[in-house]
Amino acid sequence: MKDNFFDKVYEVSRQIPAGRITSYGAIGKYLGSAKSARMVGWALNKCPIDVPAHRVVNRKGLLTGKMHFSGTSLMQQLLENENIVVVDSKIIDFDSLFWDPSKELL
DNA sequence: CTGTTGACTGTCG
DNA sequence: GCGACAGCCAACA
Repeated sequence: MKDNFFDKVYEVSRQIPAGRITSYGAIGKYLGSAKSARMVGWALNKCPIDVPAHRVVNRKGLLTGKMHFSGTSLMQQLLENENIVVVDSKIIDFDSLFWDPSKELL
């Protein structure tokens, strides 16, 4: 049993409701350390297909991880597919679509 | 084992 | 508002 940061990130990421998004810091904070956002990014760097990493963006609502996807607009396309408005690789109404695991998931 | 890097965030100037 | 520094921990060379 490895309740490490990594596994938590994967679980939370899977529990993100469609049409919603969260930030690395939000997940990191839910895990106990907001500064651990790097670990979240590193965990998603494994990019398991079971984890919708495209729903996880930085605190600015910017798709910083789009570069790690197969293409450059793939991540944006996926978000738009979730009915999320994305312009210039950044999420519109990010504040409204923001999903906080420490509040929503609980 | 040591050092660098990484899909980040918060604080200081 | 923006630039620079620090903190966090794990993986890779």
